[in-house]
Amino acid sequence: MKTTTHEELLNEIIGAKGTDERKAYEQEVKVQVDLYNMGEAIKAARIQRGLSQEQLGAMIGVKRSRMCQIEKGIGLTLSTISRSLKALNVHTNIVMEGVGTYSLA
Amino acid sequence: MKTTTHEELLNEIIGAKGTDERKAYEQEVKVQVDLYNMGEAIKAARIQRGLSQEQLGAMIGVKRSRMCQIEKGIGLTLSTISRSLKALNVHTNIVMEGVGTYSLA
DNA sequence: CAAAATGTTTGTATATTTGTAAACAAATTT
DNA sequence: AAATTTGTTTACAAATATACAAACATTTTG
Repeated sequence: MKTTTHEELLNEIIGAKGTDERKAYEQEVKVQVDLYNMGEAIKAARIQRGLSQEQLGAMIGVKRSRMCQIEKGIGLTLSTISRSLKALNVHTNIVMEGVGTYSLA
Repeated sequence: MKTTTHEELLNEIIGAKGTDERKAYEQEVKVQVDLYNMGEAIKAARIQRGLSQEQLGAMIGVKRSRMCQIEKGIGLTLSTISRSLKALNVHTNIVMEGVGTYSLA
Protein backbone atom coordinates (compact mmCIF):
# COMPACT_ATOMS: atom_id res chain seq x y z
CA MET A 1 0.00 0.00 0.00
CA LYS A 2 1.23 3.46 -0.99
CA THR A 3 1.46 5.96 1.86
CA THR A 4 1.06 9.71 1.32
CA THR A 5 1.97 12.60 3.58
CA HIS A 6 -0.29 15.60 4.08
CA GLU A 7 2.39 17.70 2.39
CA GLU A 8 2.39 15.46 -0.70
CA LEU A 9 -1.39 15.62 -0.86
CA LEU A 10 -1.33 19.43 -0.72
CA ASN A 11 1.31 19.55 -3.47
CA GLU A 12 -0.80 17.34 -5.65
CA ILE A 13 -4.27 18.70 -5.02
CA ILE A 14 -3.72 22.39 -4.29
CA GLY A 15 -0.32 23.21 -5.75
CA ALA A 16 3.35 23.34 -4.77
CA LYS A 17 4.61 25.50 -1.90
CA GLY A 18 5.02 29.08 -3.11
CA THR A 19 2.55 29.05 -5.98
CA ASP A 20 -0.27 31.58 -5.91
CA GLU A 21 -2.85 28.79 -5.56
CA ARG A 22 -1.06 27.37 -2.54
CA LYS A 23 -0.69 30.77 -0.88
CA ALA A 24 -4.38 31.51 -1.35
CA TYR A 25 -5.27 28.15 0.13
CA GLU A 26 -3.04 28.61 3.15
CA GLN A 27 -4.37 32.04 3.89
CA GLU A 28 -7.96 30.91 3.56
CA VAL A 29 -7.46 27.89 5.79
CA LYS A 30 -5.78 30.05 8.37
CA VAL A 31 -8.61 32.53 8.47
CA GLN A 32 -11.16 29.77 8.70
CA VAL A 33 -9.29 28.40 11.69
CA ASP A 34 -9.35 31.83 13.30
CA LEU A 35 -13.08 32.15 12.76
CA TYR A 36 -13.69 28.62 13.97
CA ASN A 37 -11.90 29.47 17.20
CA MET A 38 -13.96 32.64 17.60
CA GLY A 39 -17.15 30.65 17.23
CA GLU A 40 -15.97 28.09 19.75
CA ALA A 41 -15.19 30.88 22.18
CA ILE A 42 -18.69 32.30 21.85
CA LYS A 43 -20.12 28.84 22.40
CA ALA A 44 -17.97 28.30 25.49
CA ALA A 45 -19.10 31.60 26.98
CA ARG A 46 -22.74 30.84 26.19
CA ILE A 47 -22.53 27.45 27.91
CA GLN A 48 -20.69 28.94 30.89
CA ARG A 49 -23.73 31.16 31.32
CA GLY A 50 -26.19 28.27 30.93
CA LEU A 51 -27.90 29.65 27.82
CA SER A 52 -29.28 27.75 24.83
CA GLN A 53 -28.54 28.83 21.27
CA GLU A 54 -32.13 30.00 21.10
CA GLN A 55 -31.76 32.21 24.16
CA LEU A 56 -28.51 33.83 23.04
CA GLY A 57 -29.97 34.12 19.55
CA ALA A 58 -32.91 36.07 20.96
CA MET A 59 -30.52 38.43 22.71
CA ILE A 60 -28.68 39.29 19.49
CA GLY A 61 -31.65 38.98 17.13
CA VAL A 62 -31.07 35.71 15.24
CA LYS A 63 -32.66 32.23 15.17
CA ARG A 64 -31.21 28.91 16.34
CA SER A 65 -30.06 27.99 12.86
CA ARG A 66 -27.95 31.11 12.47
CA MET A 67 -26.66 30.81 16.03
CA CYS A 68 -25.36 27.38 15.15
CA GLN A 69 -23.49 28.76 12.12
CA ILE A 70 -22.03 31.54 14.23
CA GLU A 71 -20.61 29.05 16.71
CA LYS A 72 -19.09 27.08 13.86
CA GLY A 73 -17.44 30.22 12.55
CA ILE A 74 -19.47 30.23 9.33
CA GLY A 75 -19.68 33.70 7.82
CA LEU A 76 -18.53 35.37 11.00
CA THR A 77 -17.77 39.10 10.97
CA LEU A 78 -16.35 41.43 13.58
CA SER A 79 -19.80 42.92 13.94
CA THR A 80 -21.40 39.56 14.76
CA ILE A 81 -18.61 38.58 17.13
CA SER A 82 -18.91 41.93 18.87
CA ARG A 83 -22.69 41.66 19.24
CA SER A 84 -22.43 38.12 20.61
CA LEU A 85 -19.74 38.90 23.15
CA LYS A 86 -21.52 42.02 24.32
CA ALA A 87 -24.71 40.05 24.89
CA LEU A 88 -22.70 37.51 26.90
CA ASN A 89 -20.96 40.32 28.76
CA VAL A 90 -17.54 38.97 27.81
CA HIS A 91 -15.22 41.97 27.94
CA THR A 92 -12.90 41.60 24.98
CA ASN A 93 -9.86 43.47 23.76
CA ILE A 94 -7.83 43.28 20.60
CA VAL A 95 -4.20 43.71 21.62
CA MET A 96 -1.79 44.76 18.89
CA GLU A 97 1.82 44.47 19.99
CA GLY A 98 3.50 47.86 19.84
CA VAL A 99 0.43 49.57 18.40
CA GLY A 100 -2.36 49.60 20.94
CA THR A 101 -5.36 47.91 22.53
CA TYR A 102 -8.87 48.19 21.17
CA SER A 103 -12.11 47.20 22.85
CA LEU A 104 -14.23 44.78 20.83
CA ALA A 105 -16.79 44.11 23.54
CA MET B 1 -31.10 81.38 18.56
CA LYS B 2 -32.39 77.96 19.59
CA THR B 3 -29.76 75.58 21.02
CA THR B 4 -30.06 71.82 20.69
CA THR B 5 -28.20 69.05 22.56
CA HIS B 6 -26.87 65.97 20.77
CA GLU B 7 -29.37 63.93 22.78
CA GLU B 8 -32.29 66.04 21.55
CA LEU B 9 -31.09 65.71 18.00
CA LEU B 10 -30.90 61.93 18.29
CA ASN B 11 -34.39 61.78 19.77
CA GLU B 12 -35.73 63.83 16.91
CA ILE B 13 -33.87 62.34 13.98
CA ILE B 14 -33.29 58.70 14.93
CA GLY B 15 -35.85 57.96 17.63
CA ALA B 16 -36.23 58.02 21.42
CA LYS B 17 -33.95 56.03 23.73
CA GLY B 18 -35.10 52.40 23.86
CA THR B 19 -36.91 52.25 20.52
CA ASP B 20 -35.76 49.61 18.03
CA GLU B 21 -34.59 52.29 15.63
CA ARG B 22 -32.46 53.92 18.29
CA LYS B 23 -30.94 50.59 19.40
CA ALA B 24 -30.05 49.69 15.81
CA TYR B 25 -28.43 53.07 15.36
CA GLU B 26 -26.42 52.81 18.55
CA GLN B 27 -25.15 49.34 17.71
CA GLU B 28 -24.20 50.34 14.21
CA VAL B 29 -22.40 53.45 15.31
CA LYS B 30 -20.47 51.45 17.91
CA VAL B 31 -19.31 48.85 15.37
CA GLN B 32 -18.31 51.56 12.93
CA VAL B 33 -16.21 53.14 15.64
CA ASP B 34 -14.53 49.78 16.28
CA LEU B 35 -13.74 49.33 12.62
CA TYR B 36 -12.52 52.90 12.29
CA ASN B 37 -10.10 52.28 15.13
CA MET B 38 -8.88 49.07 13.56
CA GLY B 39 -8.15 50.88 10.33
CA GLU B 40 -6.31 53.63 12.17
CA ALA B 41 -4.22 50.99 13.93
CA ILE B 42 -3.22 49.43 10.63
CA LYS B 43 -2.31 52.85 9.31
CA ALA B 44 -0.23 53.63 12.39
CA ALA B 45 1.68 50.36 12.06
CA ARG B 46 2.24 50.95 8.35
CA ILE B 47 3.67 54.39 8.96
CA GLN B 48 5.81 53.12 11.85
CA ARG B 49 7.39 50.81 9.29
CA GLY B 50 7.82 53.56 6.71
CA LEU B 51 5.61 51.97 4.07
CA SER B 52 3.28 53.68 1.58
CA GLN B 53 -0.27 52.44 1.04
CA GLU B 54 0.90 51.11 -2.30
CA GLN B 55 3.67 49.06 -0.71
CA LEU B 56 1.50 47.55 2.00
CA GLY B 57 -1.21 47.00 -0.60
CA ALA B 58 1.23 45.02 -2.72
CA MET B 59 2.04 42.85 0.29
CA ILE B 60 -1.59 41.91 0.85
CA GLY B 61 -2.70 41.97 -2.78
CA VAL B 62 -4.78 45.16 -3.10
CA LYS B 63 -4.38 48.54 -4.78
CA ARG B 64 -3.93 51.96 -3.21
CA SER B 65 -7.62 52.75 -3.46
CA ARG B 66 -8.61 49.72 -1.41
CA MET B 67 -5.78 50.28 1.05
CA CYS B 68 -7.19 53.72 1.72
CA GLN B 69 -10.63 52.25 2.46
CA ILE B 70 -9.10 49.65 4.76
CA GLU B 71 -7.39 52.34 6.82
CA LYS B 72 -10.66 54.23 7.08
CA GLY B 73 -12.39 51.09 8.35
CA ILE B 74 -14.66 50.83 5.31
CA GLY B 75 -15.89 47.29 4.78
CA LEU B 76 -13.30 45.83 7.08
CA THR B 77 -13.51 42.13 7.97
CA LEU B 78 -11.49 40.00 10.36
CA SER B 79 -9.88 38.39 7.35
CA THR B 80 -8.65 41.72 5.97
CA ILE B 81 -7.48 42.92 9.37
CA SER B 82 -5.64 39.66 9.91
CA ARG B 83 -3.94 39.80 6.52
CA SER B 84 -2.86 43.41 7.03
CA LEU B 85 -1.44 42.88 10.49
CA LYS B 86 0.39 39.74 9.44
CA ALA B 87 2.03 41.60 6.56
CA LEU B 88 3.08 44.31 9.01
CA ASN B 89 4.26 41.68 11.48
CA VAL B 90 2.08 43.12 14.23
CA HIS B 91 1.46 40.24 16.61
CA THR B 92 -2.15 40.53 17.68
CA ASN B 93 -4.32 38.72 20.18
CA ILE B 94 -8.01 38.81 20.92
CA VAL B 95 -8.36 38.57 24.67
CA MET B 96 -11.74 37.47 25.98
CA GLU B 97 -12.04 37.94 29.72
CA GLY B 98 -12.65 34.59 31.40
CA VAL B 99 -12.81 32.72 28.11
CA GLY B 100 -9.42 32.72 26.47
CA THR B 101 -6.92 34.39 24.17
CA TYR B 102 -6.90 33.92 20.41
CA SER B 103 -4.22 34.86 17.95
CA LEU B 104 -5.40 37.10 15.12
CA ALA B 105 -1.98 37.79 13.68
C1' DC C 1 -39.53 4.80 25.43
C1' DA C 2 -41.95 8.92 24.02
C1' DA C 3 -41.98 13.81 23.91
C1' DA C 4 -39.71 17.98 24.03
C1' DA C 5 -35.84 20.68 23.68
C1' DT C 6 -31.65 21.64 21.62
C1' DG C 7 -28.34 21.48 17.96
C1' DT C 8 -27.09 20.89 12.88
C1' DT C 9 -27.33 21.08 7.78
C1' DT C 10 -28.95 22.80 3.40
C1' DG C 11 -30.97 25.82 0.14
C1' DT C 12 -32.40 30.55 -0.78
C1' DA C 13 -32.92 35.65 -0.85
C1' DT C 14 -30.95 39.81 0.59
C1' DA C 15 -27.34 42.76 2.19
C1' DT C 16 -22.62 43.86 2.74
C1' DT C 17 -17.84 43.60 1.75
C1' DT C 18 -14.21 43.24 -1.74
C1' DG C 19 -11.33 45.13 -5.03
C1' DT C 20 -10.77 48.00 -8.99
C1' DA C 21 -10.28 51.99 -12.24
C1' DA C 22 -10.61 56.65 -12.81
C1' DA C 23 -10.70 61.36 -11.40
C1' DC C 24 -9.26 64.38 -8.09
C1' DA C 25 -6.45 66.39 -3.87
C1' DA C 26 -2.48 66.92 -1.15
C1' DA C 27 2.22 66.35 -0.11
C1' DT C 28 7.10 65.59 -1.67
C1' DT C 29 10.78 65.85 -4.63
C1' DT C 30 13.41 67.70 -8.35
C1' DA D 1 6.84 75.97 -9.86
C1' DA D 2 6.39 71.59 -12.32
C1' DA D 3 6.52 66.77 -11.92
C1' DT D 4 5.98 62.82 -9.20
C1' DT D 5 4.43 60.35 -5.49
C1' DT D 6 1.02 59.49 -2.18
C1' DG D 7 -3.58 59.62 -0.41
C1' DT D 8 -8.78 59.97 -1.15
C1' DT D 9 -13.38 59.50 -3.19
C1' DT D 10 -16.82 57.45 -6.12
C1' DA D 11 -19.23 54.16 -8.91
C1' DC D 12 -19.31 49.52 -10.26
C1' DA D 13 -19.12 44.16 -10.71
C1' DA D 14 -17.99 40.09 -8.18
C1' DA D 15 -17.54 37.63 -4.03
C1' DT D 16 -18.94 36.76 0.58
C1' DA D 17 -21.73 37.14 4.80
C1' DT D 18 -26.39 37.49 6.73
C1' DA D 19 -30.50 35.45 8.28
C1' DC D 20 -34.16 32.40 7.67
C1' DA D 21 -37.23 28.22 7.16
C1' DA D 22 -37.48 23.51 6.86
C1' DA D 23 -35.89 18.91 7.45
C1' DC D 24 -33.10 16.08 10.18
C1' DA D 25 -30.09 14.53 14.35
C1' DT D 26 -29.01 14.41 18.96
C1' DT D 27 -29.75 15.15 23.75
C1' DT D 28 -32.60 15.80 27.71
C1' DT D 29 -36.70 15.27 30.23
C1' DG D 30 -41.10 13.29 31.66
